[in-house]
Amino acid sequence: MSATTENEAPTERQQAVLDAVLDLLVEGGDQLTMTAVARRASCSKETLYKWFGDRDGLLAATVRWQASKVRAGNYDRQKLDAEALRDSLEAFAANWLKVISSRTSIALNRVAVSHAASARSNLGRIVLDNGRFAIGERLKPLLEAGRAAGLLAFDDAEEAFRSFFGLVGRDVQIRVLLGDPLKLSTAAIERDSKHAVDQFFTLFEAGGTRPKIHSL
Amino acid sequence: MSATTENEAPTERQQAVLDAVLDLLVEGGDQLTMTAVARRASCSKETLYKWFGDRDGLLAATVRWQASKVRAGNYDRQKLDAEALRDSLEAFAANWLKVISSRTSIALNRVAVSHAASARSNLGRIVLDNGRFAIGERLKPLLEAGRAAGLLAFDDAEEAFRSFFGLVGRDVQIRVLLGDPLKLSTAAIERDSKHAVDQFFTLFEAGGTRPKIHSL
DNA sequence: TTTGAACCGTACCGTACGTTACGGTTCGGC
DNA sequence: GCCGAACCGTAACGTACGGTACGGTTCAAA
Repeated sequence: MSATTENEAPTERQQAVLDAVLDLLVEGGDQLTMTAVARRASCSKETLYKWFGDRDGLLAATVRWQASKVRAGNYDRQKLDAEALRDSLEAFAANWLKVISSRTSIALNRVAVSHAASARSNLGRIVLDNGRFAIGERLKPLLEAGRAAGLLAFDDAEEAFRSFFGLVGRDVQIRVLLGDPLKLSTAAIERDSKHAVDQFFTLFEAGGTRPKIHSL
Repeated sequence: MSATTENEAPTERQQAVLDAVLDLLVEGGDQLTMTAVARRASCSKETLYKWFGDRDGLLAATVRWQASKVRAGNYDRQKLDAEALRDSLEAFAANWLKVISSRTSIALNRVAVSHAASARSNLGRIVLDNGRFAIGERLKPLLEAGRAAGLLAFDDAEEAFRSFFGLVGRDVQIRVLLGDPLKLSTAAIERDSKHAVDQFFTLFEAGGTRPKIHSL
């Protein structure tokens, strides 16, 4: 038995299995049966149970595997001027929008939400820790650096981040989770990210000389 | 057969059945079996199928029933000064936060998200239409009245509403859907609503003389 | 009083799926 | 070459649940 505890990294063969799970999940959440996974990954069900314990263990390993693929670099740079801060925030926003609107993320969030309804597994917490809270922990140091550099003004980095989160995500995540055929092109993500960062600066820029921005 | 088409209102007996569904749903999403509903509502399964067609029909009727209970009044008033606009926006925000953090709404959104994964029913669309889009259609007239009264400045009411939606909801909905034990007291909802409306005015107030607000 | 529609409770059926068991194959170590 | 571990493919098991059938009861209309 391996890959069931959250610390062990899956072997290459196990990664192939987890990618098969992701494929099936994207193709339709209800197609994810153990038999289908075994067939798609060309492995036996016995092996699945040996490696992952049970169905929930397989799902948890899949979530962690996807999270490890999506983790982007930390945007810590030496000189932080207004331009660099804006670029980093826009990069954060664009990356986040790209992730939450991807078919893989939608499928994983759906199964995690489903499991959260019956508290028999901790999939929801895993997704939260690798999504919402992970990006929070990566973004807050940047916000605090911006404050230290005299570019931003706020009392609580957590609250500032939550505002940023809301300005960027808006209604996107709930809409895609509920099946709204919302398509976010790369250009739209770029534009929405800039817009959100503009709004964020309007709310939190230190000094307050920047004119307000209303339209796209 | 009745209550299956979206226009017929459920009879009193049927409402009792739908309330039983809501109860079971809140107690744990996986407990919602047709047998459990029949037992809880003291009715026969045959009646359930006669009234609602199948399991999905029962769920759809439940969503519509809950939506009909939650619909609040429209905030259209004659004289719209800055104070009235602010009050109305805060009332909208507080009501929305209260709804999305309620156990009933969480449970219903979870089953709708689950169903959206396998496109065999339109629960997701029903929830979107009665939630996200319903509040949008109710709020946009208020925003446009505010603009007509010279209190707000924006190009697109839909975009302004989406910003409002993000500032109010932030990370609340995804967190509760994923099982985060986030508790929103009435006082917290009140405070967060005021804060969100403050931020909204900072972004969209016409004229722009208001000082920016950073802290809680 | 009769009758029939509506409904309750329960037994029943078919199926899907998680889980286990097992025979056969591959392959690295001795 | 031999052994055992790991693994594949498939069959089998148990159960949960959606959906149906049916006998018994209530009750209102004729």
